[in-house]
Amino acid sequence: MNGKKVTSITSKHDNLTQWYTDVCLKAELMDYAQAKGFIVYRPDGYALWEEIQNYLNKKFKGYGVRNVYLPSLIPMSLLNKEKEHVKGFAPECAVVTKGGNKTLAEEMVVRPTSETLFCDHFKDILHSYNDLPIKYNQWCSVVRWEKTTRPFLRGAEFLWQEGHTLHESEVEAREFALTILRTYNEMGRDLLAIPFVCGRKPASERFAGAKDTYTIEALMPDCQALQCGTTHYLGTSFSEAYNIRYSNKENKIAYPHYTSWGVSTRLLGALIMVHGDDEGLVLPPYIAPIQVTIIPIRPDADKAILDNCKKLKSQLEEHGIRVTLDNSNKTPGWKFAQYEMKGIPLRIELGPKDLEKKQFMLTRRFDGAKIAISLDAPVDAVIDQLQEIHKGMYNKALQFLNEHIHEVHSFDELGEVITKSQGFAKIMSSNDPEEEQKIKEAFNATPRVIPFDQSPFSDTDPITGKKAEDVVFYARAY
RNA sequence: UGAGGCGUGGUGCAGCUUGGUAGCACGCUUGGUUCGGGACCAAGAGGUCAUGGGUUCAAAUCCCAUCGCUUCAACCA
Repeated sequence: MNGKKVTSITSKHDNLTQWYTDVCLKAELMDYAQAKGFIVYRPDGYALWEEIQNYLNKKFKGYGVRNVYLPSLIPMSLLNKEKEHVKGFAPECAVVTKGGNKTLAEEMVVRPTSETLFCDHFKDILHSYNDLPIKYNQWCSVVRWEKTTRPFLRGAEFLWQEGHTLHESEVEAREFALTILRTYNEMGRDLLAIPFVCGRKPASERFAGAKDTYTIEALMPDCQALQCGTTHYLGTSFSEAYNIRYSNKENKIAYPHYTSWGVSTRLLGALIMVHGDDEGLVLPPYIAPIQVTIIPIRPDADKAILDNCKKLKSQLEEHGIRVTLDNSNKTPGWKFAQYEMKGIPLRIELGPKDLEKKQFMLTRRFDGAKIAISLDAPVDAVIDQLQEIHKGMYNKALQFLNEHIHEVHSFDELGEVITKSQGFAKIMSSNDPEEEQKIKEAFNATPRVIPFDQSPFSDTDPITGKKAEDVVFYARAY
């Protein structure tokens, strides 16, 4: 330490917002672009998105979902057909009014979501019940003209996947929307090491035009909730509005049941927030594009040092572990700090002292633990450590979540949880719109989720005095 | 949309009050010495000071306008 740090970041505890921005920039995940609200996804950031894509593509294909790509522009008249939907999205649409230097006869909207385009296509390709179900997904970007933007968490343009499916029955459609939600939840558990609260959205928070919206909600370190993914059962209203019809088994005209679902690069925001620390990014092992970095110490002292590093690298690679070897002439200290900033889960050091003992040093980014490993059997040790770290990170996040869910029995108790940033306030609710409004005005909190795991603890809503319908989680949200 | 902060080599900043034609640190390049927690020496490259207009013999500096970025509050993945 001599005050010549290449980079330095704000403390996470002192100022979460500044810390977050610092990490995004300095871990080289993104950069700001010229246009307001737009960002450059840099290789280390995009690689995280690619890991998410790999994970989900595999799962989706297992469900018979096929990838497609539809245009990025939507004619205004097409968007306007489903009135609830357009009402929800119109305020944040970017609109193209000119083509070349000619004013367009009809304005085009840059897609904020693609239900309308899918509908327009579905009406052409669906004829018979034999064509169902139709399960499509597209990886693309969407544009929403946000006023206030933050890297990954809220941008004018973001990357996502949007799935669109048609089914014969409501039961099948809802089932499928829930299957996808479960898949998102498992991705949190197995890839991102982020625990989610799974459930339904209350009516006021549903997707524009949806009959039901299912959600995965995460809790950030400042105790604000972050909606990380949603799946929607849209009923037949889109089918009817866009005239998607087919002949059923009885040779009658029928409208298919529609689902749509998506996760976005916002997940990267969650990943950074949940796991990061004052040294920078901390990546869970299975999403980390680089899982292990090998740093030779004094490679000039003995040729065997570098040879062993190279051997180690290929041994690990043979077992599918993602490894880099940094033999640049930066000093070890610089490399340590750099790879900590970038969140790489494991660091291997190998120098003269290790060579003597036929070992190498393994350091865990997650908790700083340092272990000496024999050069005779490196692979199992590394695999074990990756697994250990993943478990450790998930459990830590889970513990944080569980410690920040508070059962409340009155308006004031709810307010206390919210205003003191204690997390989710769990209340027995009658789902009354006026009650929601009152809470929102008083505490700036909204009902985030009606969890699937209900376990009611009272029969009445303590605020309205009416019969309680659901356990509802309130929180402030991003 | 409301309130603040900021625009000067790649990055972070100083210079502006009191106008005289741009400087520091880090980074980058080359060579050498180094290497177990952000190394050092030497020599280099790199900026029409966000944009437009105005005042002036002279503007990074003063005046007007515009644009952008960013932070905090209200809405959406």
